[in-house]
Order: sequence, then C-alpha cells, then structure tokens
Amino acid sequence: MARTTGSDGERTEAAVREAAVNLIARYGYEAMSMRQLASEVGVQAAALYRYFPTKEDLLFTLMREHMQGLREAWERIKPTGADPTQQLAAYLRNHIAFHIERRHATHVSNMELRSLSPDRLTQILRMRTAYEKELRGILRDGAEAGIFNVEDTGLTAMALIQMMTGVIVWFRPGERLSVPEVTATYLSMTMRLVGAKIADSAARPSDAQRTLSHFSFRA
Amino acid sequence: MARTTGSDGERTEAAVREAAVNLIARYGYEAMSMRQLASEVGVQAAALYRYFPTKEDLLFTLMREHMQGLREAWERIKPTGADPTQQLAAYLRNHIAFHIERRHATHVSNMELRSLSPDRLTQILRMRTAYEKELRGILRDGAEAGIFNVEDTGLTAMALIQMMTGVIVWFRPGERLSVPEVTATYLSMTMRLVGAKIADSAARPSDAQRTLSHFSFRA
DNA sequence: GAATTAATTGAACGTTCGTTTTATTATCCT
DNA sequence: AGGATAATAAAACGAACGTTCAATTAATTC
Repeated sequence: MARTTGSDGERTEAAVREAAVNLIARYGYEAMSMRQLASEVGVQAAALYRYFPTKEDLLFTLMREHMQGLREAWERIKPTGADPTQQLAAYLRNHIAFHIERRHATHVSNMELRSLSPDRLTQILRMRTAYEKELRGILRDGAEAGIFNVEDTGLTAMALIQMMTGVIVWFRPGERLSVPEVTATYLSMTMRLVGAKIADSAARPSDAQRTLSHFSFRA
Repeated sequence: MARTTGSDGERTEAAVREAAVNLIARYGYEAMSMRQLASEVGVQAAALYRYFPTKEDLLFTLMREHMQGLREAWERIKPTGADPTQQLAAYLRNHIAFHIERRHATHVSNMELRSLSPDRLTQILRMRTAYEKELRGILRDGAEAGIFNVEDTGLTAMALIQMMTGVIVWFRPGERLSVPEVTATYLSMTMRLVGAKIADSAARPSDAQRTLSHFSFRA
C-alpha cells in the first residue's frame, strides 16, 4: 500500500505535533519511539520523516514554537506605560494562563532541554533568557521607584518564575481551584513577595506607605 | 579475565551509585546506557547486575534514599515547640541546604519519576507528600495563630516548595552568590510571601502589627 | 595450601531503536 | 484523460539497548 485516501500533509503534520507533545510530556523524549508516535497518529514510522528530518528536529520545533508563542503572548498583552505593579500583575497573569493552557508543551520545553544539540540548546535558552529579562526589568523599575522591596532583582525573578511555572506540576483543571482563583492567589503571594506598596497617588501625602500584604487582587 | 586485583563490592557499589546520579542528572535516565555507566565506573556492564538487578531498581534505589535523606535531615533539624516563623525558617534552611548539597540527586528525583513502575512511583510520591505535609502544617499553625497571612495553605506550600527547589536550576557554587546569601534572600522573600508579622511580645501593645516586609534574616 | 566464596570479564541473546530506500497509490493540474 | 506530484506503506539497515550466562581470577576461610 502507499498513499491512503483522504491523506493530507498539513493535517498529518499537525497531528504529529500534537501527538508528539503529549507523548513526550507523558513518557519523555528518549522513551517515546518514532513507531509509537506514528502509531498514535495512525501512520507508519517512515511517514514521519516527510515532516521532520530527525527525531531531534521534531523536538526542537516543538520547543522553539512554544517559546516563540510565550514571547508573542507577552508582547501582545504587555501594558506600556503602566506602573511596575500593573506590569508585574500582567506578566504573572500571562505566564500562568499560558502555561496552564499548554501544560504539556511547557513540560517538554522545561524537561527535555538536555536532548538538544549544543547550538539548539543555546537557541532555546536565549529565548528563555530574553523572556525572563522582561521580568527582571519590571522588578528593577519597581525597586528603583521605591514601589518594590527586593534584595536581588535577578534572584527574585528566578524565584518568581519557578513559583509561577510550578503551577503546572500540581494544577489539574476541574479540581478544587479554578484558573482565576489560582491566579488571584499567586498574584497576592507575588505582590507580598516583592514587597509591593500601594502607589498612594492622592491622599495621605507623607504617611508611611502601606504594603499590599493584606490586599487581594482580581485575576 | 575475571575478578580484578583490589576489587571490592562495597566500593564498587558506591561508585556505581555516584556515577549513576551524575549521569542520569546530566543525560537523563533513558539516555544513560548501562554500558556508559559501567564505563564511567571502570567496569564491564555485566558487573552492574551484581548490585542492582535491573536498571529501574538502580533508579528507584537512588530516589528512595534521596527522599529518605531529606526526611531524616528535616527530622533532625526540626525545632520542637518553636513558633511558626522559626519553624518555617528552619524548614527553608534545611530544604535549600539539602538540595544545593545534592543538586544532582534532586534533579533525578524530580525529573525521572515517569520512569518508575506505578507502585514504585506511588512509594516515592508518598514520601514526597509526607515531607510537604510538614510545610503545610507549619503554614496552617501560623495562619491559625494570626502570625501568617495565607489565602490557601496547600497552594502556598506548593508555591514555596517550587520556589525553594528551583534554586538548584540556576544556582552554581562559587559564582556571584554564596549559599548563605541565597538562603538569606529566600528567607526574606518567603517571610514576605506568607505575610509573616513580628511576634511583638513586648512593647506597642495594641498597635497594628508590622509585617516583616523590610526585615532581613540571617541565614 | 586447598576449598570456598566474592568479584568480574567477555561473549552472546533477542529486541528495539532511528533512519533509509523503494515501490505504490491518491490527488492535483492542465 | 493523463502526467506530475504529494503522501504513504512495507521492508530492511546497522547499531545500540538491557540483560543473561558461563568462565575465570582474586580474596578469604579453615
């Protein structure tokens, strides 16, 4: 046999990507075989090589597009001219929403870095660093404006990203908490962690600024 | 050839464990071959099966002993009768110190869970849950005593653990920050995150309790 | 110093891996 | 309708995998 009735390159490629993300997230890149992937798609293993020249090319493509998607989502949402508190809130909201929506892809991008060749690893890490740099910028702005209280901008950024990304480890949709509830709680924790103060634009001109410790945020 | 001069079962087994932790942490469990491991130890692959009946037994042994070590370290350090703030500080100090000291073993225990058989996975997860439960207990005590301000005990515990464990992702000994410096900063961030208040035992009897937002901790 | 036990080698087994090659069929274009 | 092209199947490749087995030598025991 050869070409099957109704076969379509675009649809097959999309099916391969989706199946690959799920299989790699569940079993790991090394543990997933090309035959297993092909079987999931309903195709022979040789057919996969029409779309991805090697197994590693497939992995790299998935990772690169995930990281690009993350960057683009942030660029679209990023509030320009907002104060650091609002920027931080937007960053967190985008990060959590994006990662919960694409749990499996995030798992792949975070866990399978070691299966990339050195130069491809560098490419992915560069994208990740650029994304993290945005957060460091927000924290630095807030610290310099006296709105945040952070000892170490870089260290705080890493701590926050680990904390936010960690959501995908335990969060399961449809369980105890909804996405907005989780986001709201993480927002409160984040604002306390960075020692965010109320902007205090009007009223009480010289009183000691109060921290946001006991304020809640809408997700 | 056969038995080599100076060969010793105990030393070989220890060498196998150490090499396995390093190789699995670097390349992943699936990607590490038994021949590669044997070569690292300076032995033939068949010799490994004298100490571990299967590759998965080796992985499980490494994980189980790592989790046991973590539990035991905490049981030894755990301050009895201390207030929640001190307990939380002790938990964090132990967690960070243990994980930085055994970065590779932690990587293995966190990343290779999917390579375990179902019942062994359950065993490891049970140990992890028991350890995390200690933190939830501390947070609950602090919340009930009005010392902490946490919206959701379970969620806060997960966020803190992700944040603390995340240190091993970026921390490299001998770089910009020392372990005590990192620990001190994480302690401050943690105390702010949980909205810890000063105990206020004497003085200023009914004034609004101040948060620890701007206090620093010694590591 | 012989018998026993501990530690390891070297070769082999069957399986599975990623990948390539070739042939075959469906679809599209003119 | 028929030639070009796209999409797949089927079979095969060599290499590598985890594991087993028998043989062999070092250390220990009596």
